[in-house]
Parts: sequence; C-alpha cells; structure tokens
Amino acid sequence: MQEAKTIDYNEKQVQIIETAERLFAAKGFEGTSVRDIAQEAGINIAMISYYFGSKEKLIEAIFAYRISYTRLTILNVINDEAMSPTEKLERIIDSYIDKMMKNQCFYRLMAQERSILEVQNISELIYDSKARNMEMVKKILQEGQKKGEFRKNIDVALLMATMIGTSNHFTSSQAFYRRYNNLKDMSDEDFQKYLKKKLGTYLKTLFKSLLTVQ
Amino acid sequence: MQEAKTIDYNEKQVQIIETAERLFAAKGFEGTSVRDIAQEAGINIAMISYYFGSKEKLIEAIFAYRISYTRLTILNVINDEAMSPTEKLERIIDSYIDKMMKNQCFYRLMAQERSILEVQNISELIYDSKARNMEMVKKILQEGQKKGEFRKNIDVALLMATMIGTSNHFTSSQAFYRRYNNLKDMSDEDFQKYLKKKLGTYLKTLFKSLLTVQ
DNA sequence: TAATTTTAAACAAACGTTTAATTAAATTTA
DNA sequence: TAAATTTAATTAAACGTTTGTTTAAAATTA
Repeated sequence: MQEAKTIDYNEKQVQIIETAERLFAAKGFEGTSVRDIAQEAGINIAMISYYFGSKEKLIEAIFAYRISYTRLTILNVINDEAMSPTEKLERIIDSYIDKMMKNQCFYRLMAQERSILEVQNISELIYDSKARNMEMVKKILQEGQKKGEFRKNIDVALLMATMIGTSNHFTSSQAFYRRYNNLKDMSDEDFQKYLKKKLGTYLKTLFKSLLTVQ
Repeated sequence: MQEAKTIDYNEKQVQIIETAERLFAAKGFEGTSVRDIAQEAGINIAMISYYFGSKEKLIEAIFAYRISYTRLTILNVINDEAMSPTEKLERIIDSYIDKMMKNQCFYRLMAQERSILEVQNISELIYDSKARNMEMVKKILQEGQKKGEFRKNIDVALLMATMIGTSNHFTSSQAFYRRYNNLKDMSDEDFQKYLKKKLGTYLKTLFKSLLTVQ
C-alpha cells in the first residue's frame, strides 16, 4: 500500500483514480460504491484498499493527483515582461477555461466538495492551491493599477469568483444551455468547442469592461 | 401519505423538510441517512416514508417547496414602467442575493444537484424555473438595448451564469474568504451582512460596466 | 524462494423501507 | 354530551440489501 500523498502512481493506480473521478463526478462521492469503481475499472474491490487504504483516501488521492499537475501554468505568465497585465489576465482566463474543459469531471467534483460543508482534508488542499492562484492574480492586478491600465478598488476574491463561478455554472448547466438554445443537432465535440469559445470571449470582454479605466 | 407535489405541508412535514434540507446541504444527499434526519428533527424514521414515500421523494419535495415560493419576485419588476432597465437589473441582483443569502442551505443543495449528472426529476423542476427567469431577464435586456441603454451581443445565459455562478462561488467559499482576509474576529451576523453588501456592490458594478454603451 | 499482486469470500455495520401494534385525534352514533 | 367507531399519527422492531473493509489463500512477478 502506498501513501496517498505520493504522486508516483503506477498504471493500475491511475486507472483506478481516473475511473473513480469519473464516477464520483457523475454520481457523487457517497453515491458511488467501491464496487461500482471496481467493476468499471475492471479490478477487484480489494485493490482499492490495497492501493489507497480506503475510499476516503482514494478521493484525497484524486485531489492530490489533479491539483499537483494543475498548478504550473500561471507561474510562467506572471513574470513575463513582454506581456501587458491585460494580456496576462487573458492568458489566465484561457488557461483556466482550457483546464476546466479538459478536466470537467474533476471540476465537477471540486464543485461538489465546495458545496458540501463537512470535508476537512480536501478543503486544506484546495485552500493552498486557491490562495496561491489568488496571490498571483493579485500581483497582476497591482501591476495593471500601477501602470494606470486597471481601475482601483477591485476585490481579487470577487474577480476570481466571477471567473471560476461563471465558468463552473456555465459548464454545469450545459445541458440546459443546449436545450434552451436548440443546439441538440450539434455534435458533442463541436458543442464543447462552441462553449469554450463563447465562454472565453465573454469572460475577456467582462474583465476588460470591469477593469479598464474609462 | 401525501403527494410530493402538493405544497400544503403541515407543521411536521415542514419540520422534516427543513431539517433534511439543512443536513443534505451540509453532508450531501447520499451522505445523509434517514436516521440522521429523524434524529435531528426529533421524529421517528418511519414518518419520512409515511409522509413523503421515500428519501428520494423527500428531496423532490424540498425542491418543489423552495422553488414554488422563490418564483414570484421578478414578475413585479419586469412590467414596472417607472423603472429603467438598469434599475430593473439592479433590483433583480438585489433580490437574487437576498434570496440566496437567506436560503444558503437550499442554494448549496441546488449547487450539489447541478454538479451531479444523474438526477432526473429535480433537473426538470430546475429547468422550468430557470427558463422562466431567463426569459424575463432577456426582456429587460432587449428593452435596454431598444432604449440605447445597453450594448448589444449579450448572451443572457452567460449573464445569468455570472450572477448565479459568482454569487454561489463566493458564498460557497466564504470560509476561505474569511480566512484569507483575516476576518475571523467579525461576528457571523456581521460577516453575512458584509458579504451581502460586498457582493451586491460588485455585481452591480460588473453588470453596469459590461452592459453600458460607452 | 521471497515479495508483491490479485482473488473470492466473509465481516459487521449501516442503509432505506416496511410491518404490525399502539396511541391520538376526528368523526359518527346514540 | 358520552360512547362508539373510524381515521390518522406514531412507535419499536424487523426486513433484506448494500455498504466499506478485511481476511487468508492463490497467482504472479522478481
């Protein structure tokens, strides 16, 4: 048995993690049994305890697994002298949307955990990652304000809530959106591309009109 | 036993509904047992089946109960000739935030159901309520565009996603916000007021800068 | 051979629901 | 009004399943 925090998972472990992630996202953590996971992943039930210790530790492993490789991208952007603050923010929006659309299951799972109050271990993981992202966006905002590009009195947490909240809500209710706008003839792939484009353009417009000094 | 759709619930039924709502919000639907609910509400387990038929039908009753009385407010606003489109939108923002802050448990529950894919009966309920709200906001937008007050090419669904998504994310991560901004000395009541004020001001600024024609 | 992985079976605990008996309330009858 | 009857509400106990986890043996790999 391996420690949940270790990020070196073997093939079988990754297979379990990704299957569990998909099922948890679709039916919720408590709504998914370890037997569901075992069957879907084509492994024996005991393997879950064997590799992860428990169902609880499995979901912690999922979060550690996804968060650890979600982190990097912002770091490169922030110190790029050639980019304006506006461009940096646009890059962050793009990369956030990209990650979210590619990992819809995981973001669904995060939204579930966020809405449930009684989760301790995972909250800690999310807190750190969130605080780190927040600090970086804050720096970009301050840089823009210093250059007279952005208006002042902007709450970073609210700005982040807009980016994350709008994106999450929009993708979570994509079934609604598709039905409401009669887009059922579009292929799944095209629809995803359509959502991504639409959301990206919108958020950039939104940020620009909110932040720009008139 | 009464039909779940009926809105005439007696005292005891309301007590069960409100207890269940609170527990579902805190621990999730599958994470809450009927025994939890019975104990917390101070009733016998069998009363849940007796009054609602099943745990599944109980959560449907919660949604019917809350949605039925959440509806009204927008209707009065839309046909008020004395209000400008901008004022109407501001009123909608205020009344949405007010409802959400007063019924945080229910909104938490809605967010949970939204993130879980496999819920049919409830999705239908939400769809109707959502489509209705969307149509009304659409009308206000069109009125504002006609009067030259609002810019064109605004997707109503995305605008709603911003209002709902930002609000939900912000309140869902209020624990984070409190910790991040060192506000733990503030009383719970004051903190809620603070959040409400902050969110309202922000969303109005956001809407105004996005919609206003420059 | 020794260590690791995989298996089927078993575990007790918890689950949602139902039962059948009892109490309380409402209605009807005298 | 009082008693009798019917309906509704409440209870503790039991139901069969399903739950997450463990076991000890078998198979595989090193």
